[in-house]
Amino acid sequence: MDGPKIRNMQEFADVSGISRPTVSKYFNDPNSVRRTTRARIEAALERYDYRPNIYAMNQNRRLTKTIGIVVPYLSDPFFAEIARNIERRCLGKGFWPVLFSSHGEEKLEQDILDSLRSLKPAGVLLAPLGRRSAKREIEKFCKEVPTVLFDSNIDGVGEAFIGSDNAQSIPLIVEYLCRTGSPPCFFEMPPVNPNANKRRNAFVSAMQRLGHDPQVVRIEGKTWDFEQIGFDGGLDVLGKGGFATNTVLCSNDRLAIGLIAAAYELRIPVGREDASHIRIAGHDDHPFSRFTSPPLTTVAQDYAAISNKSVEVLFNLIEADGRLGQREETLFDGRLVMRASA
Amino acid sequence: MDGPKIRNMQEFADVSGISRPTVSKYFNDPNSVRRTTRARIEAALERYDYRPNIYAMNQNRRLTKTIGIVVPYLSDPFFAEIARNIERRCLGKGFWPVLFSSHGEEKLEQDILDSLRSLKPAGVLLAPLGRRSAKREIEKFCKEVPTVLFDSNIDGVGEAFIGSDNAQSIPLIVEYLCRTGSPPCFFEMPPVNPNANKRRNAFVSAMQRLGHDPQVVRIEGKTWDFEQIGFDGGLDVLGKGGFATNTVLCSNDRLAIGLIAAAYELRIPVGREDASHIRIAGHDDHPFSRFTSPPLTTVAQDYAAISNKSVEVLFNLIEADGRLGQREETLFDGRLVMRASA
DNA sequence: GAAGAAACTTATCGCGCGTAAAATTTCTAT
DNA sequence: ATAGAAATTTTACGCGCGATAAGTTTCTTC
Repeated sequence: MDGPKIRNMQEFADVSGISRPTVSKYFNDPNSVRRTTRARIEAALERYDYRPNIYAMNQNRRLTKTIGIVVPYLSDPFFAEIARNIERRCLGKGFWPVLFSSHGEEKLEQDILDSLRSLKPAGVLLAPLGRRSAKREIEKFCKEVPTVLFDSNIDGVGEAFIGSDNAQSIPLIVEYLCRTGSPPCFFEMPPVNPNANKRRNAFVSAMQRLGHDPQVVRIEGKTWDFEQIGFDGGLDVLGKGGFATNTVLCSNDRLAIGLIAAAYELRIPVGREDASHIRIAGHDDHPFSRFTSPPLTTVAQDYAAISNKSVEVLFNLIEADGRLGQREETLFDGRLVMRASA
Repeated sequence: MDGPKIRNMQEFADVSGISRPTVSKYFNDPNSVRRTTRARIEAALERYDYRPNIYAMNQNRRLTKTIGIVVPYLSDPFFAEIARNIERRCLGKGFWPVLFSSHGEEKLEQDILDSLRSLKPAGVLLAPLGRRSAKREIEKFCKEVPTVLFDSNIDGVGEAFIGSDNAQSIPLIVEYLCRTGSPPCFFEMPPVNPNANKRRNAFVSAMQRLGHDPQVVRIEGKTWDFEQIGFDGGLDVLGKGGFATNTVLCSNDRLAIGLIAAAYELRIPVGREDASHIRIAGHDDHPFSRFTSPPLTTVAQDYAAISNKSVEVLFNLIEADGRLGQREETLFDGRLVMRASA
């Protein structure tokens, strides 16, 4: 770290004794040059701290080394954790992850896609908000930029989808609940994304298969403040005579967290220990669900598997020049997490 | 949206009937051109969807329109919410916010600062991890890039700091707790940032001022999994005879959430309603703290004020060419939030 | 040690835009 | 109407790098 400041790649090439095109090659892939020249370049790098101008690089490269990550709602630690995983893997492969959150707003999602077009990313990992209205725009985007969907599927859109298998996870917890007590009813809000619908349908068919009458309780709510919606809806339902049975399966953990808070407010005990208590279960194994009172029984989504596989498929896609042979869907199984709430 | 595709600014200038330098001026600031020419450009923009190449723009501009946002731990909804606020304000001013999370790791924080150097941002909003070891590096960074610190202060570093006034908020809740029941003891973990220390010191002096003996209980924990640390530590302390008094003030809400879960596990009732119960209070008004059982009494940090002021100061800094006259510290008051836990 | 392959150097172009200076047009105020 | 200010156009250059082609050096292989 001494000597005069290096202003551009030519100057750095001069002080390292290597020609500029070779230095350029090195920065695009250190293994593409001979070992001895690589050593000379890296020796120079230790004396002069030069870094190529990323804007000049990206202007001329066909493809940048940027990976766009779009999640629907970053204040939900579930997505924050997945984003963290994905970021780490991208960095490990020498790419630049750039994280965006739609914050539950379709307009923002649209703006993000527009921004991403300008960024000319090598690929995009997109967990869409999932309302149907945006389908056409997202489809158009996916045709321009190599994109892998995760968490929330849109049929036929994007080159691949990675998520959880609601058709496996919901029957899993339904059967558990039926075996350990009264059959559950299903507590849901209007679907902000397709998973919610799939979960309800999976609930209905699982209950029918087990010979029970599927009861669905839907509450109001249009935002992504799921805890608040679960709380308000819970106060309402529990105040008006409660659920059909003493077991409630919520369409996700955040709703369940709100429902538990509502039950507490109304002095209705929650848990599996006493038959007079109401049992509450969720879905996702949200980072906070082990700290509710009582801790929440739920089905864990395999965070790590979903994020790993998403990145893996995206990089296959990038290496295949942006087009896979056919659309690939990968669904991971949920894992039953038995805690005290149900 | 018709006509041939526009490939660059020259082509767009041609079809809009304006010279390229003027078009360039328009994109840098639409108000810098005459209203009539602005109208002509925007008319052309509706027919041909052209957008300037951001890489070419940023390569030549002295300053980009990028704003870096760095938070220590994005899986904490507290920071996710602040980031959301900041992003929105930056977008409103025509800048590009780019969000980074250190994920609690100093090495990652360092890498992020290096990346930010390459991005040549107009300014950076940085909530540092706060361990002393990184001080020198951050100080160096702040001298190169206009930076405003928030949430966690580092004395003398950066052009400004915006955060909460622990010296106001802690006495506030201490006095409330003393007036409504037995004086609190303080539940803390080893400080991952300066706020933790400030809060403990504020607790000690507030208690002394009120004529009580300040009891501090410190538990182990080096990560950012505060809930888990609070839970494990809570099990340990409560299992070994409990706290000195029946009132516990936690150094932050996430720790309190873990402690409440530990109390539940041990069948120790929590709340203010019965003198035999343990009272638990937190600090921050974390997004989830209203959904604990019982809901958490705490001191709210003014999210909105902190993020608004941070952005405001940063833009002042940018307009002042990166240097303010002197370092500016803004501390916002906390607001007592009385819920059922204490 | 010779021949061929692989890696490097030299020279040159292009990318899409910012920026500056000078010449020209358009606006504003009296 | 006219002078002066303000905005725009013209012209020209520069930014830092990717990419390519042709010539040169270095390595590999037998």
